[in-house]
Amino acid sequence: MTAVTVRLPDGSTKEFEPGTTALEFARSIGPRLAKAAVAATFDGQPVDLSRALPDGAEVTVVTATTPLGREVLRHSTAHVLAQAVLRLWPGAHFAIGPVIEDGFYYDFELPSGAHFTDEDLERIALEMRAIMAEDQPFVRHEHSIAEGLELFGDQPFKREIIEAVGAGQDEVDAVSEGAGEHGVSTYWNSPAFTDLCRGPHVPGTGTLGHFALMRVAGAYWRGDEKRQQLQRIYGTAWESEDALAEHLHRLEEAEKRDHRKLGVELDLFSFPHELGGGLAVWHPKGGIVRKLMEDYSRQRHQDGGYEFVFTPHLANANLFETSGHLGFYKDGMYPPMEMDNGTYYPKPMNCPMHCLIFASRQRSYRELPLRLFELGTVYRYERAGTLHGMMRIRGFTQDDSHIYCTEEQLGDEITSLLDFVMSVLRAFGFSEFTANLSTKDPDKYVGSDEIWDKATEALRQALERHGLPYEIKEGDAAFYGPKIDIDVRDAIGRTWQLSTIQCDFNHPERFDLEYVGADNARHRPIMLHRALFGSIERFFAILVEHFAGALPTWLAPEQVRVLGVRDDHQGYADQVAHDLRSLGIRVEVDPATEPLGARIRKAKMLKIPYILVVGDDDVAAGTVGVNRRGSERPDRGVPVAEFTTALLDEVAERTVPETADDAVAG
RNA sequence: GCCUGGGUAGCUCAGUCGGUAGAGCAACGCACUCGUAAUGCGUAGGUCAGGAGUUCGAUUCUCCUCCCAGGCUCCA
Repeated sequence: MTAVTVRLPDGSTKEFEPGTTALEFARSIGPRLAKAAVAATFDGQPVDLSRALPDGAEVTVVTATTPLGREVLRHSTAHVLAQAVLRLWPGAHFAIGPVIEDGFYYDFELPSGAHFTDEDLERIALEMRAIMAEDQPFVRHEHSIAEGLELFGDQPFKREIIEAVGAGQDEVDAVSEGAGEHGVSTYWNSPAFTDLCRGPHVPGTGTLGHFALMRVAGAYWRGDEKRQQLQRIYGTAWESEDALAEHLHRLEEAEKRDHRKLGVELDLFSFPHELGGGLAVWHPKGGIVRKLMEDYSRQRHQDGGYEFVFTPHLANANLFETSGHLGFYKDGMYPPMEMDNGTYYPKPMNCPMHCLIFASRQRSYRELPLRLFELGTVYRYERAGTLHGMMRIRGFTQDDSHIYCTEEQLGDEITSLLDFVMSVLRAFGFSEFTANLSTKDPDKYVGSDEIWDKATEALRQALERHGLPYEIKEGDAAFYGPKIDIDVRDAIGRTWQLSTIQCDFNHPERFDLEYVGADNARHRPIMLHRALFGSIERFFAILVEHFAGALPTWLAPEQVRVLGVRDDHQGYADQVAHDLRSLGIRVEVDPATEPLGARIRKAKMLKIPYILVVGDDDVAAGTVGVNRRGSERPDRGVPVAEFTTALLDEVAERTVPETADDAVAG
């Protein structure tokens, strides 16, 4: 037989005897590479290390520290999890076990409807370690579909996956699970355990070990609420004990930023039981932040040519019949109230009422675009299990704007809207944005194809002009028009969907909105929905988490705290505070009833941007000691005027602090 | 809504194999008067989420309800 020739990533070629495996290939490059290898790729396709090199392919070795390598580790660990569960619960059925961000899960159905408990996790982890100690090989086999069905005769979920392919259904899941049109692939670990899988896997279970089982959860089979609920176990796995520890540490850090925790610690808001689920009260410290957010928002809207409107919290059912909300979203609305002259609902959206304002008199093209803005509080019945602090709540306030414009104005209006939205988000400290453009669902839409195309193109151009990276989500638009959603990236890399700009061809129709054009004829306006923060509550929560509670000075509930070193500095401390307060600074004085160190600590824990310490030297010289949030050491002897000027400047500029952990940890 | 785990002082938690509870921090009072992340002593604070049942007796066991956490589903 002739030798096989493969290409290396650096472009060079190498010859091997036929049948040489990827692992032997790695060894030929270096023993350390071979040791670190968990899989390989042939022409970009991930494969097991035991695969023979194909002639002419480009071959790379996948190590555990790469994203693909971690996927292999996690996927292999998921198999061991399944094996352990099947050992501990004979007769259990196993479903799917994919890799997810930072980990994996596996879904099971336990015999006689049993459920996993938290204690079970420990037993399962122990069993997994035993399997890893046995260093079982992952041996790949290929079967026909019929053989696959036979092999998994007592595993209904595996059979369903295979049958889905056999029936010619387009099943992305099935492919990643190892079932394809040409047959199925399996991995055999031991006589007692074979799993359906595409692979690749590490050579043996002994390669694994740096994992943790995180939690148990219920999950619907195929993600379908109407189908049976399976028992899911989430886990994470890494290439080393250090990497695992780091991951767990990152989770802890994220927990410290949790707005619900910080909401209590910083006295921002609460969810009193007496109020009911999903309903919040804002405490004074959260309240001032909200007021500042709203003040800024109102100012920007005023500057941006918006007009302010106000609408009630309730409306007659007829209004929501007209708008279509009762038809489409009744389940998400609060139940109705019967009153003497009709049925009333708490409003789930502001748009119907804004349409009434538009329709209140005859409109001229000269008035367009008409931009209506309201901080409108809405109520939505969110299902109990979906509530999440301020992020997902039943009563919340939208910074809601509806813009009525002509078809010709659509392009410019969308572009300026996008400018406006991003500029406001930047002021709150976000700098990384991505967008999604959702296009027509061909099976469900209203309006002409022509207007859809035109609007979609206007949205796309606005994104292009802005240089905003975006993805197109085909068919993801609501039935009434295409939309842009804007995601921001926060300080620890999470993305949040915030703003949305939606075209609406339906509401103007339903409310029979018209304007008189320059041609003296009546025309239908186009309506744009635009939420910027989305929900004030949710945006506030995201801000708190983004800054880990250390809000920028302009937003901080308490901007400055003045501490006298001794009692007899109280007069001077009061004077400094009084002067700052008269300039609009939010400042408090903490009297010397406790040692200075204790009072510093208290102020630091509240993440107050500036702590001013004043003692004998300061009284004599008219200075303050400035202890700035995030700085290593205090700055002694700063003239009051100097501090004040810099502070006022920082507030006026809305300077955003560094959000890295080390900057806000203090 | 579904699955798992929870609910004990304002917060974080311990405890009660069934005999109505405890710590640290916070709060309040007194003393201390201090130069950059915890001064000392004392006081007060609980329908042990709510309701029903079993029991001589329930915070503890059982059931129901509410709420919270993590998921699933949903999110105009």
